Amino acid sequence: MPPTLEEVAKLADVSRSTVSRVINDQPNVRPETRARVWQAIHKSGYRPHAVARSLVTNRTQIIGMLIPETVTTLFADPFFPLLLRGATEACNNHHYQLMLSLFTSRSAEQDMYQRVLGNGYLDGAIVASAAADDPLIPSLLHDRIQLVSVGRYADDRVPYVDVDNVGGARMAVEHLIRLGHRRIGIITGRLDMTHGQDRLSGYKDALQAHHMPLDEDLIAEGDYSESSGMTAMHQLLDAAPTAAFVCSDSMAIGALKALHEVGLSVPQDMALVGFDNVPLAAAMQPPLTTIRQPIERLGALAVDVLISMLGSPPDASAPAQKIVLSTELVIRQSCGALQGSP
Amino acid sequence: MPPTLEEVAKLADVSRSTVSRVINDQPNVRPETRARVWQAIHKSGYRPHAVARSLVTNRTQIIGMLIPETVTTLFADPFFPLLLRGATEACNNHHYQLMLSLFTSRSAEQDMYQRVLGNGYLDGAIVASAAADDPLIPSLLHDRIQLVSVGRYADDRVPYVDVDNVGGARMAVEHLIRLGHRRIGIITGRLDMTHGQDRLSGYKDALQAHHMPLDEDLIAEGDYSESSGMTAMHQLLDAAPTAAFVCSDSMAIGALKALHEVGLSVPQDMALVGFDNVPLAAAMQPPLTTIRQPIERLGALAVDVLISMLGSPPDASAPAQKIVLSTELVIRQSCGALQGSP
DNA sequence: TTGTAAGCGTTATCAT
DNA sequence: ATGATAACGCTTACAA
Repeated sequence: MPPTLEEVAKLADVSRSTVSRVINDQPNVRPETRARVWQAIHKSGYRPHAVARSLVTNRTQIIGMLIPETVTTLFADPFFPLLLRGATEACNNHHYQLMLSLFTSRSAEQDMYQRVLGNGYLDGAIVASAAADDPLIPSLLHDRIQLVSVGRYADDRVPYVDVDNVGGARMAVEHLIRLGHRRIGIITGRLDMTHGQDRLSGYKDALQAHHMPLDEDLIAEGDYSESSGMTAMHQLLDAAPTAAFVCSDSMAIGALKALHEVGLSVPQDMALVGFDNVPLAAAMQPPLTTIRQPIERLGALAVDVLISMLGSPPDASAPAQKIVLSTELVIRQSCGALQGSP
Repeated sequence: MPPTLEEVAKLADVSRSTVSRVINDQPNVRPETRARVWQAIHKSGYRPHAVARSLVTNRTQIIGMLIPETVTTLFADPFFPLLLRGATEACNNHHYQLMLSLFTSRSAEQDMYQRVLGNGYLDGAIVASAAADDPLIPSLLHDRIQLVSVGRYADDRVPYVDVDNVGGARMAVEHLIRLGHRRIGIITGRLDMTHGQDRLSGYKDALQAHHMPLDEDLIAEGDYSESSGMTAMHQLLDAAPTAAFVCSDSMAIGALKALHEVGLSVPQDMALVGFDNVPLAAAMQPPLTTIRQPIERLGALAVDVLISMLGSPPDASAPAQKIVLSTELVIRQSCGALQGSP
């Protein structure tokens, strides 16, 4: 049995309250007493019991990372690992803990929700990559659980952190335009997720800004998976583009395979730009031009924002915080800009 | 304020105890009463307060996943994501939660330890990939915290789950031997980690089993990183091997680059076998022959073992459980076995 | 400055 | 079968 406050108190010959004050660095304790108490604490090896403390303070110092993992592919690329890394790092800094919840099905999600949300174990939650029709965020909102979404979320009450998908996509497409392309296709991501929608918007923005027509035949829908990239590229070929912006690197790999199949080469016959900058992108043949996102910072930021919210009253009618991090174009060989380079 | 037991009791016109019995599915409640209580529970939207419950049961249903992440590269490959996936999945099944702790430095580790271990928030812990000299496991042992190590651990009191690194390595090397190679080099992993040691053992075992001499010049030490693979391959070339077993796919990529640098081609001039089967392995040129490990199952198993331990008294003098999962050889082009294939 | 005592929301023991 | 009541280990008025 680990020592309790009571025992430390006895050891230092003071009351529980005094020990509590010392442990919590509160004022109004005579330095001499304080010293004596610290001695007793060390001697006994006392560690405050977090659960007991939580019961009275109504705070656990734990935040949940909720990941509705409907898309399995999302875990194959390094998005979540990096997000988790950033988030845990930030948690460490704030002396919070991170509770990880993945659910592969709606029923598992319900299950989880019942078990960990609204039962007092979490001070708040971060929701990563929820589809627009996922009931998770509405539920959290309804139960008044503090949350931050990773990825733009349409409901105005929901604070979020996101990367600039629109800007990134636009950058990618404008790069292709700059290289002289006039028929530029797009293989979109999942259009039921905001990042999928936003990247498509960026594509349209770029075309519009350069007074280029929007041809629906140049738009093929994918779901981020390699195989969907392959299918979409085959579809796109009918519209004879000279370049394509592919909304994820995984899909770009699929697209590349599709091109190989029909004997087209990159970037000569078709220029390609991806999105994500996964490690594989640099190792491909040809290396993939793509958009880099600051995912680790995104995870850390989500935690920072959430914790800052926990500090102030939840019902502040101030608008929800929205933070967007900028992305970066990484130029490699697949777009044809560096054809001379190795 | 969410409703408490007391309020539900009032609503159902029974005592707290009865409601508690109903919520916990205990016997000795008249069916009629039970029904009435359930009604009150639903009507009030009552959810048991996990923290209060934990205070008295002394169990949180939370287990910690502790990852001393000294090697940053470990997070770039999909080892941890898959491990986490398996672990969370198992947690879901057992109605446990997973608390994730990564620490990038010893001091962060200490910090974390003070904050989350031995303060009652964790029922047990899973330690992933601790270096042999990491103080984490000894500390846990000292504090009598139930733990399972992911990866073999020398101390006999520590239960672990692991993949068969020795067997996998042996399989890899024997495959090369079978293909006719007689001078086979090895690029090892970190030799301060058991998986690094074990893969080296497997290499030696294979040579011995085939009565082949052990040449120290054919052993180059790496640290799993791509760059170390490159360096190690350059070093190995002095000993003129015709094949090499590389203890991680990342290093195999580095090794491949090194070979390209000096104008050697794979598998013609040098056969290569990796370890891990990361997604990149299949996409390389040539595709990498490698050893597949069941990482997701490993994570799930760690949770299963830990939770089974939590059920029975901790001081059982029974030997610690040790489970080793077998690995699998994935044959692709880099070893030369499939030179005819595309 | 320090101590006393009343909770926090459960479970568990013991009567009834 | 059900209800009082005492823990669990802590924080926090309020008193002294």
